[in-house]
Amino acid sequence: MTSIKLGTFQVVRPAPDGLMTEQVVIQVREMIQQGKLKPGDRLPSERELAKRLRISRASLRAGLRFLAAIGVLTSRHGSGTYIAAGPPALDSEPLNMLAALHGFTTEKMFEARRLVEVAVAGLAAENATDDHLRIMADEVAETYAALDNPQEYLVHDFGFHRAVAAASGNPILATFMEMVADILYQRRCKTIGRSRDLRESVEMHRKIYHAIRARNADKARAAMSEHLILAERALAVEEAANGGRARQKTSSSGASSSGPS
Amino acid sequence: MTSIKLGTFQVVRPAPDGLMTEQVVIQVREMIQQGKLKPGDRLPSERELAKRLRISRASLRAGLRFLAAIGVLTSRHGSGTYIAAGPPALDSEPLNMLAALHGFTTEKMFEARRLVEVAVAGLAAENATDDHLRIMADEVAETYAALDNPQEYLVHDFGFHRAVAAASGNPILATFMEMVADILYQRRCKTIGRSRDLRESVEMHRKIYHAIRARNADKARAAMSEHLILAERALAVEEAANGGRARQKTSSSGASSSGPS
DNA sequence: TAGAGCCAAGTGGTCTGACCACTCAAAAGG
DNA sequence: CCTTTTGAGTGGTCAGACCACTTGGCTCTA
Repeated sequence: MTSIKLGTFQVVRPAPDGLMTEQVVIQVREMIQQGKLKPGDRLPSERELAKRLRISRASLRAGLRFLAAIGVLTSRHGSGTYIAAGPPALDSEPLNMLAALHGFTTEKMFEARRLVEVAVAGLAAENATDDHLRIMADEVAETYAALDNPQEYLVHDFGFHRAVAAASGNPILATFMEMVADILYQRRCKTIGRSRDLRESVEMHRKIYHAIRARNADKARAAMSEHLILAERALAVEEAANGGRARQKTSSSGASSSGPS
Repeated sequence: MTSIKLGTFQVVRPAPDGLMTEQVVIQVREMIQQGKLKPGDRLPSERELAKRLRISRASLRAGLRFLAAIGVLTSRHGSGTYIAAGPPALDSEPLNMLAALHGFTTEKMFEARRLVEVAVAGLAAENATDDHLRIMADEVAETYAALDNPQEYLVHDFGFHRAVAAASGNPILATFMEMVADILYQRRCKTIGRSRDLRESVEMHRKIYHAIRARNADKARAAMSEHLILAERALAVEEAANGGRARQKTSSSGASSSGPS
């Protein structure tokens, strides 16, 4: 590996080894690992960066696009390119696409989510801070308040699960859980027409919350497991109710947070 | 959503709603979901596709790059662009980058892997087919044979874990496990200098294999848990032994399967 | 002075058309 | 028949230009 030195974005090596676009990814990653770029930071403009890396703007954009695709960067038209801020998260689009390619069933997705999130709930009971508990309590309250508004209900339903994941203290597990849950919620958004059992679901959230607050990992796991089994059943029932009317499409463009570009 | 119709790659709608690059992603995804593109298939050439989608080749490439980044496509220089074949898999690069950005510790990664893979081992005991069992047995044998070759040892070590994941019957969990495990193996590749306990590790593989073959889920889970705890300890010891000599860098280019572009 | 509206510089997004590097199968050679 | 060569086709890169959008400072007004 011919050594690369960049003093304030200045690259020394004018000899590109492999693909140009790959170089961009490597350089940006190194900048991140060296602490020169932190979440929320703005990168130099494309024309500027292209000059400094001695490559064309097109190739630079190719590299940036790769980084944007995997969620490391977000480009804002007319403003600039920024390192992704906020909590660690992987875009659910890759998993979504994989599901389309290999025909993952909703059942398998729920199985995966259940196994992971049960473990997450256990960790949360052990590691949750007061802040985490407060956020969870807030989400439970908001969910109760949205019992007559399915769409908003779903938002806070998901919010609660994310809060539990965050409380687990393990960002990797939390990230994965959110990935799977996000897809499941996208699907449910289309089927949550006239669903009973909303109240039952949020009361299970309360039960989970109490178990976590009581630091009872076993109880938290059991409650989460029960909750997800019921949730899976609910989704199945709703999909069956909607019958062949609603499309099976997993897609729908603007659903997820960070789009393609 | 202005409806899109494509008869054999022929697009009707000449009015692009949002970003062009996003359109590419949507169109390709729809082709996949409609079964017009299957794993291994080759896409029309870029110049061709660009004409049919009524966009410039540059924009098309941007979209294809996004799909390549998330592992749906692979482009082969001089040959063509293909839908990713083989078993479902997510590139570990996104998680790798996320780790660099948010400073995921090896400990947290192992925790995540352990919780997931223990569940996977349990599922494998319930669902493994004879083929899966055979592959696992083969990997165990190969690992024994490579006891004096650390690098090859690692390959088959990983191979065994992948076989277990495949046997679980849940591709989502398997994919996630491979993602985390891949990063861990990348790190270990650099530290597995002179490590004892290689024999002990592979013998635990055998133990896990026997538990799965005996359809004993509890035993499989327990064995996997024990194995991973020991593996974590081994990695920690090796890293400590190498001290400040070996770089902490998570990078190293050609390690993973599918590179950036 | 405080506010609303305008405007220009800078940014990412797209287009064009050209060239390079590579692959692969068909054609030429042994 | 097998090997070698070659060329058409492919993805990768480049250059320069324009478009669409954001932003912050400016002017003009109340």
